[in-house]
Amino acid sequence: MEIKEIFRDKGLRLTLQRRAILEALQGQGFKTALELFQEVNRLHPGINFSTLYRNLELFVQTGLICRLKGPEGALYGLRRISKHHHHAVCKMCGAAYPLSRCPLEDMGEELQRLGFTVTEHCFEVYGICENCRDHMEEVSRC
Amino acid sequence: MEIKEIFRDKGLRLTLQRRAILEALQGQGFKTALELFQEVNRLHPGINFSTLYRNLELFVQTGLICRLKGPEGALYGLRRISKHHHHAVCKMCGAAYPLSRCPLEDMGEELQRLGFTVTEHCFEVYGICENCRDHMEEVSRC
DNA sequence: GTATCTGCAAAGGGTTTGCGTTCGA
DNA sequence: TCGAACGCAAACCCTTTGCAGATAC
Repeated sequence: MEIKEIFRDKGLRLTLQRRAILEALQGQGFKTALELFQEVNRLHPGINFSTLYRNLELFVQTGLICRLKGPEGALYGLRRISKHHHHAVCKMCGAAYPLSRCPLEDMGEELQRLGFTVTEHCFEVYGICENCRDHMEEVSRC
Repeated sequence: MEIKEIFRDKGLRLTLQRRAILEALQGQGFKTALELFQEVNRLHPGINFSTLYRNLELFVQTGLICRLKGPEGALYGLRRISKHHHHAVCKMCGAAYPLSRCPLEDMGEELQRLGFTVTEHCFEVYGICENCRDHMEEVSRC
């Protein structure tokens, strides 16, 4: 079990709540804290928002999940790729497609010319994925 | 007067409060709502947060200013370039340097291959500008 | 004169924190 | 056993809203 080992290595406890949160994060979709709260509580009623937020923060720090700042708030999803990357996120189903390049790769020269030292950056793309677009067309045919 | 005309064209009134907010936005720095609130009230005591937020929203819609979602919250600054662009923002002084390219220009092919239709995107770079870095070095010499 | 805009006060959404209790290792 | 993690409640920050009065045009 990989998760179990990650937790043990860091001296973290694998509680019922943490299992439930990780379970709710399965799948390729990115979800809001509210969606995760509802999903987690469907599986294990009684889990608190504070527990959810504390653990999401922990999982981000641990590198288990990614947090995106979408147009309508934070989104959380499993981190499947260990190297630095960005996402194209579907606004309908939450699916996140990793992008192959980081825009900073191409902007080093321009930023250097400006004398600008980068400490942080964000790049995310939002829209409609192929599946959802096809489904929309089906619906609109009715 | 350019502003006056823009306002007249849209049927908007050029109130004392709006003048003060636009005045506080002068300069190349991007500022938080709180910083603008303080600046505006230094110039004209009594201006309310609701007035500030309502007008910032209005100015964004009108295209007079840009709103960025920085790591520590929203930032507002004059929109000097009418075409679509992104910024490198200094975390110390707020100065925003427009970047010459939009990363989406290079990603069209990849996104098309995914069948992904883009509706929104964000790209911002944060760090330290040349001036502030030089100043930091001075300070650290003491 | 009148629709637009303001200040006020209150509510809203999303997230965080302190504290006493519970539970995993 | 005992410190890490939990639930609860309350606070927090930033932003938005409804309304009655003020003001630009």
